[in-house]
Amino acid sequence: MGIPERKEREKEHRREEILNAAQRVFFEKGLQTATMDEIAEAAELSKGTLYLYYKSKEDLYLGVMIRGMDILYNMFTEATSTNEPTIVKIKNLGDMYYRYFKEHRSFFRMFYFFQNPLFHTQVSQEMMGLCQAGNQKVWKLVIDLIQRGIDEGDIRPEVDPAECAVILWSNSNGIMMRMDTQEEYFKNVLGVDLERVLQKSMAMLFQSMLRDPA
Amino acid sequence: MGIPERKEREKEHRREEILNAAQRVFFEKGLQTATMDEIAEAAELSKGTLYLYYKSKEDLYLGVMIRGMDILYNMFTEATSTNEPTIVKIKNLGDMYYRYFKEHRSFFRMFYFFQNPLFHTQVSQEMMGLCQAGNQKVWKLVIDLIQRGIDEGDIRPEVDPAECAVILWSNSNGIMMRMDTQEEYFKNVLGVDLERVLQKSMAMLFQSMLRDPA
DNA sequence: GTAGTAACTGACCGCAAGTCATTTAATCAA
DNA sequence: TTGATTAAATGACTTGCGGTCAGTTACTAC
Repeated sequence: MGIPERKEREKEHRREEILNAAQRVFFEKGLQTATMDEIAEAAELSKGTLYLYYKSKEDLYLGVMIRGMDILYNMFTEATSTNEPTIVKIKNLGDMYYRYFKEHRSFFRMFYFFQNPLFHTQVSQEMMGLCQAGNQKVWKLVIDLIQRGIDEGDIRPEVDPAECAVILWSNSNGIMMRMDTQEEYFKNVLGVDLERVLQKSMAMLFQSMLRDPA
Repeated sequence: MGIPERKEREKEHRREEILNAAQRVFFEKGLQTATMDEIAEAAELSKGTLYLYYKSKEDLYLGVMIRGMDILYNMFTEATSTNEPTIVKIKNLGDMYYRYFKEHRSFFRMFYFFQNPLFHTQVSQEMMGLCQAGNQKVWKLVIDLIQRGIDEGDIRPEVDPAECAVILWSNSNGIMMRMDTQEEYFKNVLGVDLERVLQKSMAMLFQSMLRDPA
């Protein structure tokens, strides 16, 4: 009985094709400006068909965003599978997030919307669950690594690894969001180079977490 | 000839009344969900009239947001007009921003949208200019205070005041945004109390900036 | 009282999200 | 092979909202 299996595969394939089309359109136009008709045309399907696979435009958007989360997770995994000391790996994570910001800007921007409280109301429970799962995987990776840094004695033992992860992430994310939207403004009006700010602030935070100043 | 002056006052008054109505509706519904018809009804005017005073829904939104900036600026001014030492005032600014977050949550949320890069394209040049002016006033206040802290010798002289301001702001803003949307999630899944995280991270950053550990 | 002007109105337009009756294609049973 | 059944896909249609503008009302000046 290979037919139901084949059908299942084809359905999955179509879901992916729709996501490919959506990704192209969303990257070019953003959530607000992109239209379902455009995505349908890019997918060479009718608009109605899109709704057989995704409940709403926002769900489709989250589907693309989850791809972005997976890419980030894979980059983080790569950054931490070297033979370097744990403390260096933690530093690598920070650098890798910045690389993600530079190389996958469109995905990075999608994370904005996830932070908008009103966005959440327009999204299905299922997609929301998938997002949180993807999110959690990344957090766990970072927190576990910091815990290891504590166990190995490089990081001060009174540091809470989850709190530490949140601090590092909030700081770098906050600065990168500014880079994305207002880099020129900060340069011209305040005379601030945000890339330097990112480096400095991360160094300051690392400093406070390390046992020995290095 | 008091008639043109009176007309001008009435026009200004109407602008304010429209803003009052828009504020009520935007606070309740958010930018996306609120409709111009709702705002018109709240203002007891027809929809067309709104467009005689504001160019678009987004412009009206920014008009409300500027009120929020003014409130923040006044709170910051208040926090820095005490007789305490400069270094304490800087700390007060951080506390005041958190108070703003707690007491003026709806205004705080409006700042989100300003960070959305695609939002900017839908907004008139005039409003944008007003926003940047309001924004700049706040930055100037913070940066000047940090400069004073350097001059008085409490803050390490190699610190760049503008960079320092950006770091403090990015960090606290990033954490408060998380508080706003995902406080429960962080508590339950990661076991992290974001209020503690805010306090700790600010303490860490202050520490790195001070000449003497205090 | 009337001409002229500024303020205001709401029916209307265009566009886009989402729906659903209908059509098309694939599978199966006889 | 063919007719019945089910699944997949379609696109015309509904609904709702941002924005417009021809027409109305209210006020001012002469």
